[in-house]
Amino acid sequence: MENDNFTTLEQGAWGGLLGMHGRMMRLIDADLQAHSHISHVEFEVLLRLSWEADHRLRIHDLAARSVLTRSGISRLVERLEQAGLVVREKATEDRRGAYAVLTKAGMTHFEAALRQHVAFVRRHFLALFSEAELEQMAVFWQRVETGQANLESGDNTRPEN
Amino acid sequence: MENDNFTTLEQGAWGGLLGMHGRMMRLIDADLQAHSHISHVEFEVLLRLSWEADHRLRIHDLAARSVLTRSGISRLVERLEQAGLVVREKATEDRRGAYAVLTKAGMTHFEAALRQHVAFVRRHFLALFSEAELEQMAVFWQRVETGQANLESGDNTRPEN
DNA sequence: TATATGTGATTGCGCACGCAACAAACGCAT
DNA sequence: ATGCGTTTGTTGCGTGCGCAATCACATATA
Repeated sequence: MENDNFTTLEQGAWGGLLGMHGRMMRLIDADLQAHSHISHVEFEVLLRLSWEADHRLRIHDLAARSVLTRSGISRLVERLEQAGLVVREKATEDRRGAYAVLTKAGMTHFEAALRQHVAFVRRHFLALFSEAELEQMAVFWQRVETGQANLESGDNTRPEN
Repeated sequence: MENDNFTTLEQGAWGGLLGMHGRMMRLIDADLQAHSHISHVEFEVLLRLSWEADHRLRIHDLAARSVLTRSGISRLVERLEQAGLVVREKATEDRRGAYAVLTKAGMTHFEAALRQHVAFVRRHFLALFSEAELEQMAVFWQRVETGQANLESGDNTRPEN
């Protein structure tokens, strides 16, 4: 009755993914903490801010793109503010809102963190794959995001749940 | 100077992986909570126990295979014990140690959770890929685990950090 | 045997986070 | 303008977890 459990193949793909992700996260957190004294989520927030032309983003937008909720982002921004990496600014066009804005010091700190982080991820993950393989991976994740199965993959019970 | 940042390709592969993993985790946690009233880590611990012939495992071994530390596992097992799904038993061969042992009720509860969970992961992830693709994924994660790069993938700076 | 050093599990403390309640402000209808 | 539902950010409370100290026991060395 192996219909009730993962097959070996599924174990390799899904279980392997979970295990690999867990190990990578531990490594990355440790590296980020050691070199830049920030967590992975904090790094990601700085990354999103650096992507903006004016280096500013609403708390709500940060939450929408991150793994955290608004309350989490609110407190995270508070920490970054205490560290001097960002400042809060009230939005003038919508007086409920607040922006998180990268400071000069924050940008400098982030750029160093980014260099180290990119090198780290390349060394421990990206360097292990060819360009074609990376391309294929991107296609995989895209497929999960859209929920669209590949061509003819047999038993596609339609997602209803 | 895109040497300092991820390329579009790397973004697709690595960033896509992170995003996909985050979304899947949220979905799985919600599903597991709704149907079985347990978290994903708790489920994983029950899974490891169910794999053992005698349905028992040392706290230390559970911690080694899970994402949690010993203290985390210790408290998690305490919760599962309060829920009646496992019991603690002191090890006789090493009187420092303690086993977590699946109860009958725990096994029953877990089997139902497993069926639901497997179906859920199949529907939202595994069903989107062909067998060959799942096979390849497994190979990918294996590669990351061993740190061995693929054949000729160019700029392999050796992991020293 | 006596002592030192190491290991397994638990626990006090602190931290990051989600949930839900809240206040402020928005937008829309009347 | 007034009222009402909605949205934004913050905050009190509870929870799950890591770190490090601790206890009980094991193993090694003398």
